[in-house]
Amino acid sequence: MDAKFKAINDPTRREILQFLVNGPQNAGKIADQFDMSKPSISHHLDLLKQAKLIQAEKKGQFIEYKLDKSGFEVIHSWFQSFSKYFEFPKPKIRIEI
Amino acid sequence: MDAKFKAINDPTRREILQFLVNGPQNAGKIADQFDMSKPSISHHLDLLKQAKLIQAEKKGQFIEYKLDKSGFEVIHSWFQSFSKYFEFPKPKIRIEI
DNA sequence: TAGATAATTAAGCGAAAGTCTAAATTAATT
DNA sequence: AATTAATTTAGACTTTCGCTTAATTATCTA
Repeated sequence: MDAKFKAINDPTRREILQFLVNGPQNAGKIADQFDMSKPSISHHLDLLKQAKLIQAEKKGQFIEYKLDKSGFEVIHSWFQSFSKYFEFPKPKIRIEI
Repeated sequence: MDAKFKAINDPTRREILQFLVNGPQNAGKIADQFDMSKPSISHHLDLLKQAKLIQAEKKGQFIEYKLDKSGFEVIHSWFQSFSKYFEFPKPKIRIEI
């Protein structure tokens, strides 16, 4: 739990997560998005991985990263525990007649 | 944005939020829940207030704190931006016939 | 197998965060 | 007006965080 909140606390790590919404990418392509050294990005990726917010898969010379649903669900359920207190905007639904 | 993620990063502050789900409480009552000095709790309350996750209202000698919907909604919408990638458990609905 | 490429690990440093005690502020009580 | 209670502010200490450069591991290619 702590690891997840720690992970999403950093703005660079949040940007990495947003970037991965577009699909999996290898570490180098992720690093290219940021004006920051590769070791720093590597460290951020490690923290995100520990938090189970991303998954790593080695593909030859490259390591591909993608979002990990499991970690997001844990945060989501923490968040839901406040719904007793106030409702959040619901997704809109449409019913066909 | 940063202030909100920072606020929910700390375990004590998350416990404070959970405690306030049961309803508003004054600073002293909140502090009683924790094995920590009152100044420390006061500092945590301040950070939560800056993040607009709680609101403070002075009531005579006491200061009453309660959850602030506005801050939660901002975090919630950040969270929703990942729904492109994967669906989160939807609230169940029931349709009367 | 030598050399280049992808990525991580290691070491070190300055800034930020969390905690405490002590002092100050504000409000109610007598 | 003095006293007590509730809470915050101030200052100091220790730990954690995020960043950099340098070194290391693993893989690919000529």
